[in-house]
Parts: sequence; C-alpha cells; structure tokens
Amino acid sequence: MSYSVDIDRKWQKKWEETKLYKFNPDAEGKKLYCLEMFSYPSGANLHLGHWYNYSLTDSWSRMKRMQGYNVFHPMGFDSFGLPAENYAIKTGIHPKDSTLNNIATMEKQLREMGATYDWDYELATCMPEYYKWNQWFFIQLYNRGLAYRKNAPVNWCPKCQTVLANEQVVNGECERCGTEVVHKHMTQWFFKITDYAQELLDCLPQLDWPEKTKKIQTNWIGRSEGSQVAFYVEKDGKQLMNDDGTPVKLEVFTTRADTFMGVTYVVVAPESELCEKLTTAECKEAVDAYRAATSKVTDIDRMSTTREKTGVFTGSYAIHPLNGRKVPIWSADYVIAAYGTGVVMAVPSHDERDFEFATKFGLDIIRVVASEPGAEDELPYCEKKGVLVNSGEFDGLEMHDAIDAIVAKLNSMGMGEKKINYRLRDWLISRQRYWGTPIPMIHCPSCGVVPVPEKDLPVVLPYDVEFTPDGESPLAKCESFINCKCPKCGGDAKRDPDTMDTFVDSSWYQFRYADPKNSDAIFDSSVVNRMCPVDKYVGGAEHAAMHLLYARFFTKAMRDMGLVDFDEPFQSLVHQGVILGPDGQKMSKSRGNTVAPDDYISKYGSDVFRTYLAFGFAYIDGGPWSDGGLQSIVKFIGRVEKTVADVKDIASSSYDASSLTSDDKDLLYALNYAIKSATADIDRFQFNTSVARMMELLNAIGKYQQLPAAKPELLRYTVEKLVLLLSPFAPHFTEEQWEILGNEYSIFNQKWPEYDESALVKDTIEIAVQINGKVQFKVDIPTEADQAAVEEIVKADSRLDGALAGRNIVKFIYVKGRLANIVAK
RNA sequence: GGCCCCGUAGCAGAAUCUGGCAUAUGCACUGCACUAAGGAUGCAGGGUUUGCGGGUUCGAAUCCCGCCGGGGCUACCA
Repeated sequence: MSYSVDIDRKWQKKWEETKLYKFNPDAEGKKLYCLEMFSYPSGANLHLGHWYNYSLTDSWSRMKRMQGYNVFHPMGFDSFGLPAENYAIKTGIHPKDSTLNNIATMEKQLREMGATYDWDYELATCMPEYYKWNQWFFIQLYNRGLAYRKNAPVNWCPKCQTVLANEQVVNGECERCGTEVVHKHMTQWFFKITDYAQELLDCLPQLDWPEKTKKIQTNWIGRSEGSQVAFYVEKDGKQLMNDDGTPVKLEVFTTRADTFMGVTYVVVAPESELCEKLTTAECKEAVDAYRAATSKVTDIDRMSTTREKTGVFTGSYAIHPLNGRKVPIWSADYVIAAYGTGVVMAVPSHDERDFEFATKFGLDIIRVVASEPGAEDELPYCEKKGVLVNSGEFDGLEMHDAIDAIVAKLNSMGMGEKKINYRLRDWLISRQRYWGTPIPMIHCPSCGVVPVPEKDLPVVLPYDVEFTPDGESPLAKCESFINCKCPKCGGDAKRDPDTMDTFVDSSWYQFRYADPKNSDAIFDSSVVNRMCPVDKYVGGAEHAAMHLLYARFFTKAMRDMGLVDFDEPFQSLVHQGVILGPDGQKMSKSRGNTVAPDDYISKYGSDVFRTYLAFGFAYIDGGPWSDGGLQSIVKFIGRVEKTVADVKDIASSSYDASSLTSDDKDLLYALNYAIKSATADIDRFQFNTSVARMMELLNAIGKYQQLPAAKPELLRYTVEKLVLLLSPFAPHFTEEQWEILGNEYSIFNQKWPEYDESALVKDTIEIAVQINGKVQFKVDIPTEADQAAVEEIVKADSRLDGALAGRNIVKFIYVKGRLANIVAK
C-alpha cells in the first residue's frame, strides 16, 4: 500500500490504542516542556496557519522525544472571547453551544494531523473548572493590592461595545476590529502590572527570545530617566491649598531639568482632574469649552505632529521654586493625562513643541542652554549638549552637570528629585461583554467592594442572558445573576457586571496544563515547579506586547505569592512566519488566494503536507505557497518509499566497518553529514535545510545503489537511518516504512541517529588555490597537511606558473581545510 | 521624527553569528533516457559583477560607513 491518508488513519488508530503519546511526568529523561500558543476554536477547519504552527512544533518535539527527553506537549483551547459572541448575535446560536461544538471539531482535526498531544491534559478556558481559578487569582491580586478599581479615561471601542487595554489599541484603533476608539471616563478594574515594570525590563536580556520581540517589550515598557520637579500654585491671587491645608504642589516629570530656569509656562492635560482644579471662575467657560472640544478630537488627529497647537489659559499661575517667577498655567491637548503626571513644564527655547505653542500664544521664550558659552544658537535649540546661560548660579555648567545641580538644589527644598518614569500603564481588564469570566466581586451599599468568598467560587457565567451589546454589560441585565447578598453583612448587593479580558485566561494557562484537573487549587506548585517554565514556546509575533507581557507579569506575581519558584514563564520563544498565497500576497478570501489544507491532505496525506511545510519555507519568515514545492515532496516521499522497497528484503543492516571501500566511505560521509546537519537544523527550527540534507542523502543513496560493488547491508543501514531522520516530519509514513522494513513498533521508541565524527574526516580533501583572493585552480591535499606541506604541493603544481603570469609570490597563506591564498606582485 | 530588521540565479531559499572555493535543496528552464504519443519517472546541464558606492583585510554575501529600495516597532512620552 503506497502512502496515502489511509496510512495516516492506520497509524493514528494504533498510536491511540497503544497509548504511545501518554505523558508520564515520572518517566526517565530530562523534562522538556514544548508549547504552542493555544488557539481560538473557530467554526472552520484548521487553517494553514494552524498546521504550520502545530505540525512543525510537533516535529521538533518528536525529535526531542527520540533524543531521550521526557517531552510534555499539551494542547487546549482559548475559548472565551468576542468571535463566539458576535457569531451568536448573528445566528442565535449560544456561544457555549457553538464553542463546545467547535472544540470537538478542532480536536478531531488535530488528531488527524498526527501530533503527539496527550489529550488527558487538554483544557478549555470557558469551562467553570478553568475560569474558577481566574476568579481565585483575581482575588489574590486584589488582596495584595495588585487589582484595583479606579475611575479613569479609558479606551472604548464603539463597535465591540467595550473598553480596551492600552495594548489593545493600535494607532488609535481597536486591535480586533479596526474601529477608531473613543475616550470615556469609567470606573474599571485594573491589574497593577506597573509594579513590575522594572523587573519586566531587567529579565529580558536573559530570555532566549527573538531580539525584535524583546525590543518591542522594551519600547512598550518605555523606561525614561529624568526628574520630578514641583511648583506651587497661585489661583485668584492666593496660594492654592489642598483640603488638608497643605499647599498644592504641581508635579511635573522632565528629562531636561537643566532647562529648568527657562520655564515660562506650565501645561496641564485638558482631560486630567487637575485641570478642573486649576481653572479660575473667569476662565471656566473657555476651559470647559476647550475640554469639550478636546474630547471630540480623535486620538489619531491628536497624535498628529503636524496639527496646529491649541490651548487655553486656566487663569492660575505656577510659582517657579528657584527664581520665584510667576508663570501662567495653560491647558493644551499636546499634553497627555496618562503619561507622567499629566503636567509638563514648558521651555520653549529648547523644545520644539513648546516653541511652537509659545510663538502662537505670545508666551516668553528665554534661552538657557547654549552650544558653547556665548553662542546665539537658533531657537529652539534642542541638542542635548551645551552649557547653561541665563540661569543664575548654574551658568556655565555643562548640561548633564546642570541637571544634577538643579535637582540637588530642588531636592534640598523638597521640590524635586531624580525619577524614573515608565510608559507602561496598568492593565485594564474589565470588559462590558458576556462571553468571559465574571469578575468575582460584589458591590454592597454598606460594605463597599467585597470579594466573593473562596468557597463560593466559581461565580458561574449564566447561560440565559440577553447579550446583544448596547454599551451596558449584559450580565447587569440578568436579574438572577446580578442580585446577590453581601458576604459580609448579608444585605442586598450586586455582583460586578463585567467580565475579564480574555488575555487573563491565557496569562497562566501554561501552568494549568501541568495539573489541569486539580479541583482544590489553581495547580499543585510542586508539579508546576517541576514541569515549568515552558522550555520552547511557539506562536505568532503579534502577541509581543500583549499576551507575552501579561503572562510574564502573572508569573512574577505568582512567584511573589509563593505559587511558583521561577521568574519567567517562557524560557525560549520562536515566532513562526506567515504563509502567503501563491501570488505572494497575504491570504484572504476576497483575494481568492487561500490554500485549504484539507484538500491537500485528503489527496496526498498529512505527511506530504507536513513535510512540505517544513521544506518550503524558512520557518520564522514564512513566504509564498507553491504547489510546485509541494509536488517536490510528493516525489521525495515516493523515492524514499521505493528505496525502502528495494532494501526491505536485505536481512541485515550491520556492515563490516573494517573493509570499507572509498565508495562506502563516501556514503557514510553523506549519512553522517546528514545526521549532523539535520539534527542541528531541526534543533534551531530551521526545518527547510534539515529536509534538504535528507534529500542530499537520498541522492547519495541513489548513486551508491547504482554501483556494482554496493554492499547491501550498508545500503539497508543507511536507508534505515534516513527513515529515522525523516520520522519527525512524516510520522505516519515513516512508521509504515519502519514496519515494512520488518522493524519493531514503534519507530518513535527508537533512538535518534547520532553521527560518527570519524566518518566525517576524509583522508584527502580538495582545496582551492587563490591568487590575491581569486580562485585559480584546485588541488587535492592530505587532510592533515600543514602550511609548509601545502605550499610544497601548490608550488609543484604545473598550473601555478600560468596563473602567476610572471608575478612573484610575496606571501603564502593556508587556511586549514579551506583554501590556500597566494599574495603575488 | 526616533529606533530596528531585510535586500543572494527567473522564483523560493542556504551560506551572514564565527570573513576563506558564492549559491546547498527545491521549483522553473534546457538536453538525454523510458514511451506510439503525452504524462509520469530517472539521469545530466546552464545560469550570479551577492541592491549601489566607499572602507578594513592576503581575502568581504558576511565586519564598518554612506546611499537607494522594502518591511517592522514606536511616536506631541515632556
């Protein structure tokens, strides 16, 4: 029976019956946790991206397994989220029903891929057994002050009808649907990821992650070293005081404290609460109008640097702590409430934005930094070098020294200090949607916010809910859900109506896999500490600043709670590339350039498809699909099959190593070279070159087969090794060939081939002879020859005189095993 | 605007980390064998001033500088 989808079925059945892929945590071998980002269970069959991600990670795992590792390779479903809910709104099919159906379909398809998953470790985040622990962990965070509620300007997606985290807003648009987000003030739950900002940064260098991804996280966290300085405020001719009688200090963050003496005004973000506080009665009308206008400007417009600056005077003044100058406080939308303190000191002489603003509104511009003493640089002068002028006691100081001196002086007055600011904001996790984990909090009129007691978890997501979005949380409209008793006082209370961002689900699933059925705890720490962190994590690069950052935060919080004893969830990370349509464009239904895996699999079998995915692309780059490339695998698999048929009746595969001809040695060289290279290439996810080495080996076997003196045992030996090398990519096919060869089940219980270094050492090698770097001719030399010996051989060569063409040899360089270069003049 | 990555036969893609015979492997192409023919299969073959310019070096696809082209991240971040 030649290879087809029937062979796939035959072996899938046998693997299942013999429980070949059952994971035993106590088995021998070093533990190796290999994980792909789990997938959202959509209604359609597995698409090409799934196959590319899952089948090749499976190939990697298979090799590792054969190398003796105890490989843990689980699979599950990220099954809460908007698509199921939107689908339900369209079709009337409840998200729970469609999701469970889809999971069943995907499971079936994943089984047909022939992957090594142990389904006993499966998990689905929409099951109460899973999300109970989201709720439990939420309460742990709350108890430690890492989950809190605040009223803040938030991003609202009008189409998804929910708030979004900062990470989920891309260029002012909703990451999911591309709708422009608007700002709203709402009271929402946040996770305090900013507490870990510095550690999230510090641990990046030690991770075996793509540099690009680490860079994205570094940028996202956005550490900025500067100073926080303060101004007192004068409103209506008097110093502005706090409710407690202390004077109000207007704090600003700056990286340019050296320009402090050049401050001529201060700007407060219009959407910040401070703005309201600072506005005088006379200016109230104008400021309110400005604030209203600002709230209508979209983020996209507001972020545009070409837009003309706008702003309005608040009526109050800031008092400069060093020179006592009274400078006006303006409100302008070029200052953002959420970054730093939402207030900036304006130095128009040395900042382009402030210069533009000051010019437009006729505010003072005072030069305080000069490129050289006495220089009259054109303003604004924004170079970060120079000396101070017009700055009183600080005149003449180099700017970096000036920062230190000015901050020291302010510090002595209690008006400033060095400060590190981060761009990272806390993670907003409330969502005004239905299909997610209910937030386990109760709002009591007399006790305030009260966590649901642990014994009452999970707070089950009710089934019968009107979830068509209208801007209000669907759960709020479900009477049986929302009304409850306060756990503290027993009085009437209401549950929190929101559900959690689904990124909460995926921030810790990698640990739950190790202990997925635990009903007493989120997981057994001793089990997780043994199995985790994940050794190899594979998934798309689009999660760099979301999932991958959140999961790192959860891990650190769990460590600090004593749940785990390591710092990072994913030691090594690989991003697969994207497979494009045959036309080189992104695949899409509207372009009509999609490739449906099922068509190919039913026609050629899963292994042809898998092996082509390995061979046809640089894994991390992806690239255009090619039917021609797939045909080359059909051909290759056919040739291997034919070669196995040729050697299957040869009784033995042990050859006599003491009587090898040079042809035998050439074949062994090809074999050992293939083993060495293919192994290294699979290891580093360079599957395309690994298959190429196997093709070379097959070509070498073909040549050897033609020789009259070919040794049958050696031939069979080599073919068996080739079948083993191919087994991670073509598991069903090679299992079949292994059986045809009369070997014992299963090929996946065999040891991975190891190469023999001595077979890779040839007696003589061919090297190139260069003159001034240009290749002239080639000579054979003994492998161990030294420079003097090679020089002698080359100088004796009859072709040398012609190549020299009358020039004299100045120098002779021999690079061992590579080439000889003659410097000639 | 700032930071980062990439550019190798007609195509995909190795070799770049660690400078050393430029292109492994496959597709496409050409020829031969098999065939009544076509297809399938097998065998053989051609093809590159490594985006451009400069530098370092005995030697540069590889390291350094500038430019051109493509992509990514980030962005009134104070």
